[in-house]
Amino acid sequence: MPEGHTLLRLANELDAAFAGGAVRVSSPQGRFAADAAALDGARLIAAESFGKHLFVEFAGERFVHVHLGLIGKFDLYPGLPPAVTTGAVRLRLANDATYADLRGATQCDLVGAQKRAAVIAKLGADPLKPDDAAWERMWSRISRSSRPIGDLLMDQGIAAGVGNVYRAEILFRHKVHPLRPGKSLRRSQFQGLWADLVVLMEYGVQTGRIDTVRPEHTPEAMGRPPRKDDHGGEVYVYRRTGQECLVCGGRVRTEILVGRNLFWCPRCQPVFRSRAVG
DNA sequence: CTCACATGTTAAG
DNA sequence: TTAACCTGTGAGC
Repeated sequence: MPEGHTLLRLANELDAAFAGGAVRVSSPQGRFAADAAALDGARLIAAESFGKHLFVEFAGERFVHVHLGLIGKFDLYPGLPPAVTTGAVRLRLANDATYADLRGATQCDLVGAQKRAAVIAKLGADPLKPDDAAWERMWSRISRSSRPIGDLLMDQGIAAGVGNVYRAEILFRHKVHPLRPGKSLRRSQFQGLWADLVVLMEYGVQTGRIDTVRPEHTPEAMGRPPRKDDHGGEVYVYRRTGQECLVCGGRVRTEILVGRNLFWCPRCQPVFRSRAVG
């Protein structure tokens, strides 16, 4: 689940459920037990996300820094926590109306304002936090880099919050081959791509899903059988290796780049062409 | 039941 | 470049 939209959505949910009141903090699994005890009963000030990082602020400039990694989850449930906890719950927040369980996160640390600021300072432009200066810094790096655009988009120091699904889908929607060097893109083209990414991710915040297929390209509209997505949303190429492209009918390809799977349609996303064609 | 794999990142070699 | 980590799920035997 965890790309930037998931974390902003999560921050919003935690904020709505807990901000402004005292919160019971515990660590049923034990790995966060000492810090949880120190925070137990403190007032929760706010929850905020930056890229894929989440900071839950408690009174006294204390922040719980959470990174979900690949498999982490932080789910909210109505009511009181169950008497018997199933699974490994690293961190649990609770009040009388709601509880939230954190499992499988790669990071769950109690930090101060300085550490928080240091983490945020390392992040690139965030599609969910519009900032012209940050955008220019990002473009400056991309437009001068020989690295593949697929690699650059996943570099959190350049573009924060973009993950493998949005990477694959935004490149498809803009007919850009993932292995094209950053410097081969034109400014206007990347501006269009980014603006579209902002829209897609804001939509993801609202829905909690990643849907990227335009109405005119849905399987129904194209007269194709419906396809099952095992990750909740309707997408063009992500994890569709070997399947027919919804737009041109070509076969979706995959290849590993910097340890992550790329997905693209070789017909819609040729290497040597910089302009989208419908 | 066991195994591979996953929307991620870091550290070691 | 590879392994390691955290957990859950789905495929295959």
